[in-house]
Amino acid sequence: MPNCWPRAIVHIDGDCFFVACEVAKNPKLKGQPVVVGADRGIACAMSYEAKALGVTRGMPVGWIRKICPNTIILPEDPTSYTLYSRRMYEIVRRYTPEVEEYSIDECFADITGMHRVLHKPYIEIAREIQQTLKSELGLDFSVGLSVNKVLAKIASKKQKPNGFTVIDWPNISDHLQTTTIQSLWGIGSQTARQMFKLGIKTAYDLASKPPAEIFKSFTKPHQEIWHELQGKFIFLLNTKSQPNKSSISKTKTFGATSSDQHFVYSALSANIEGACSKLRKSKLLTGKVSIFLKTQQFEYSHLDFVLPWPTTNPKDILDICHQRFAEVFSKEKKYRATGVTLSDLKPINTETLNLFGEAIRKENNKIIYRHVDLLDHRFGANTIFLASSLSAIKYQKMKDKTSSLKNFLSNKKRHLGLLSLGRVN
DNA sequence: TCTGGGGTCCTAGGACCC
DNA sequence: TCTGGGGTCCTAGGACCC
Repeated sequence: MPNCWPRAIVHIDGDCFFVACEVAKNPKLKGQPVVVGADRGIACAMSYEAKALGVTRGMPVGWIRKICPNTIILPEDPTSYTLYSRRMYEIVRRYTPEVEEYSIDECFADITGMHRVLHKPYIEIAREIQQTLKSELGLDFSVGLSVNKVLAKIASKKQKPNGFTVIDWPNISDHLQTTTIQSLWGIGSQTARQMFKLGIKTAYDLASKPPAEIFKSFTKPHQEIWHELQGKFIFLLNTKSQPNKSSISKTKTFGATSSDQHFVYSALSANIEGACSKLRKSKLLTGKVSIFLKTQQFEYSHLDFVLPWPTTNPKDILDICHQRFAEVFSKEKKYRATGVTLSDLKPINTETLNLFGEAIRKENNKIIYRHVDLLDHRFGANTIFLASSLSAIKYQKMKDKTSSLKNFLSNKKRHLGLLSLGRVN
């Protein structure tokens, strides 16, 4: 008998993860149409009951309220989801050290060879992982077992929720025939359209193309998918528990569009402060900044710049934004969102100091921000912020109050006096 | 009439993911 | 009814160098 398992890769995928966490926290929600995303204004997760009523991912909450008024719409609770997520990884790691934390609700596990260690076949190991997750976390996971990541991902999608699917050598092609091309991991709408034109409608159609045609028509990512559909193991697992980040971003959509330069700038300022706070939490410095404004029509204007020195201080970034804001802002336009992405990140201890005077100034700022972070940790985000972020933060607090009185009442956050650390632009 | 040929590094932007 | 937020990777093309 040929070796059916050159590799044994498990894909584990939380079913409606955010909603499942909410139900685990509050069992009364079980069996009800529940949507998470009240704070973002769109559905980012929904229960099967809500799906059955026609709620889809990305649907605006206003719309959901209209078409299915009985739906329970909750704000996100990232802290809880992260805790459940960590417990999920911890459980999976009991079965193998080779675990890739792919996203908050998904992971890959390479259990190759573990049948000898655990004295049971791969299928039983995968089943046991699923059962342990269910019994210890109270959450459903769909599990797929196959010989590489692409096929394991296809497997876990086959039956949901609480599915368990094995794709081993002999039945690869059967499964590919019932997998549409647009549902393949790594094939988006653009590529799916291109493949349709070539007569490729299923994963099986793609896998059946001769290599010469694949190399002529497609670039590396799709060639690799093609190889994996043949059963080859191409995509390695990234098993670092804390992968190095290459960027940190923060964006926020306003409640209503605005042409007010002060308001738009202050929204940007608040995002920059938020991104810098994340930066300090990760003990990183940024060297490059990219900001954008997004208009009502979803057009973007970008401004990118390199910082004179690596920093975690929002003021260093805002000084440049303030000088150059006119390059991206137009009074004629209405804006709906701003955002910032920090890149060229390096660990904080490799900071090189420029001039002696500069070093001293930065030391002072470090002390200030150490205390800002402590206060934020104690009293919640935005306890202290730059005066330039004031309008946006005031606006956000007002929106929070009016959108959910209940939330507001339960919000016992103490607001301290504002500390002005910069100019009001 | 014809304007080398590489290599490397960087960046903008597209595509995709959850 | 009206469209979120946070990421990664790849490619093409320009700049620069020998």
